[in-house]
Amino acid sequence: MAPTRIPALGYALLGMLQKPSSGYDLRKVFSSTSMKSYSDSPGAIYPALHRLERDGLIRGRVEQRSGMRRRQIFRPTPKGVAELKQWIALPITREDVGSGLKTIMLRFAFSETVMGADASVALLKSLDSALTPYLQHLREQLQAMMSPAVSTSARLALECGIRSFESLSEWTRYALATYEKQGRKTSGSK
Amino acid sequence: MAPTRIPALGYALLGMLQKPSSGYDLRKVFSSTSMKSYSDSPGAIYPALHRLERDGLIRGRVEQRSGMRRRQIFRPTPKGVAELKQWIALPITREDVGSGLKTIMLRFAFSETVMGADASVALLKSLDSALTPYLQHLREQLQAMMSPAVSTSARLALECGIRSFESLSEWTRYALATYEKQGRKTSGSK
DNA sequence: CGCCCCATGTAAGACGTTACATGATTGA
DNA sequence: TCAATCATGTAACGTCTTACATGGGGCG
Repeated sequence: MAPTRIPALGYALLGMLQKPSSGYDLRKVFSSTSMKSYSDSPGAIYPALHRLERDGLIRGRVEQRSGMRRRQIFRPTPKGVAELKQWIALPITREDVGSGLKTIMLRFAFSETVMGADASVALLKSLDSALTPYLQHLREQLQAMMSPAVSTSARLALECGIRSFESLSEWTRYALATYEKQGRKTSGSK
Repeated sequence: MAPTRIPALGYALLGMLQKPSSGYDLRKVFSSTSMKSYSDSPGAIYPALHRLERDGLIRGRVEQRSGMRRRQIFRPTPKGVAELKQWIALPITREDVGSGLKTIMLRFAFSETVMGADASVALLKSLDSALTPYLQHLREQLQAMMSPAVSTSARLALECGIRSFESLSEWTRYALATYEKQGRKTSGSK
């Protein structure tokens, strides 16, 4: 109910609950897949789930089958789904790109199941437009670092960042092409 | 003096203080360069500096030139330099790679000025060895995601990660080649 | 019976975010 | 003189980390 701002972990949980799960299930996903960047510790997960429930974004139901330990299965409420959609569809800014791709990729990963392929395509385009000026900014910085006063390793580190964003830019084109191919085969919805 | 664990921001500050600066200087660097991922807010920087000073890793001197506002210039103590070196030289593990390149690249960026080119090369090799098994792990996950039950966007998101690490792997080779070229021209120290 | 995995929780402490506060100096 | 920038700080708040705690159930 409270309009508290939701941290990244909250959205990650909300998104994963598209498939109803217990806190323990979610922890396992975080610790076993490439989502290790999110905490799999109970001290983070369980309070986060309770906050989401308090805010009316998810609801938990205790499951008590015989021969089964007590577990609480959470699933998103309509309000939770709406919040998730709104978060996914946010336009991507230069700042988002600078302060970590993790969140952006999480939004993209969820986009298709939550909102459909059109939203995924829109996100890709939004990302691509944010990427171009950011890359230019990085290249300008590199120019400024070409002085011999700057160590080779510092310059190389920046070059690493540039390459990584160039690779990301290529990926967006690849991803868009993938959707285009798919769109021709299935319905070109809307 | 206290053996408190130092957060990433602390090391970032410690490293930048290779060039003695005030808190305000550091804030400007964080807000104007590609290090925006670190907080440029006074509520983060100043307490962090005071913690480092309390632990004896840096020392501040108040500068009071006429026609100048009062500013406090910090510089690392020998103990601070030792701590920084130790942090930079830590071997890179699979876990480090999984939980964000940011820290690793920061260590690399500092490595040359703090410890010399040999340390930079060692870091690159360490990174490369950690990268190979991690990439394999990601590729295995991709195989598992090839089922049609998984959305295209989720799969593409993982592919993005894989590509980014492949690009990183290429960069390590490029960086090593750069140092090799440099080594032939200058002293091949050690 | 003892041990390990399932499953959930809590408490203490550290850190970052946001917002506010203070003063001195430069420039219009 | 008024505004903007320089430069430092502090207080409240929320969240994450680390560590500990609890209990049921399967298994040897």
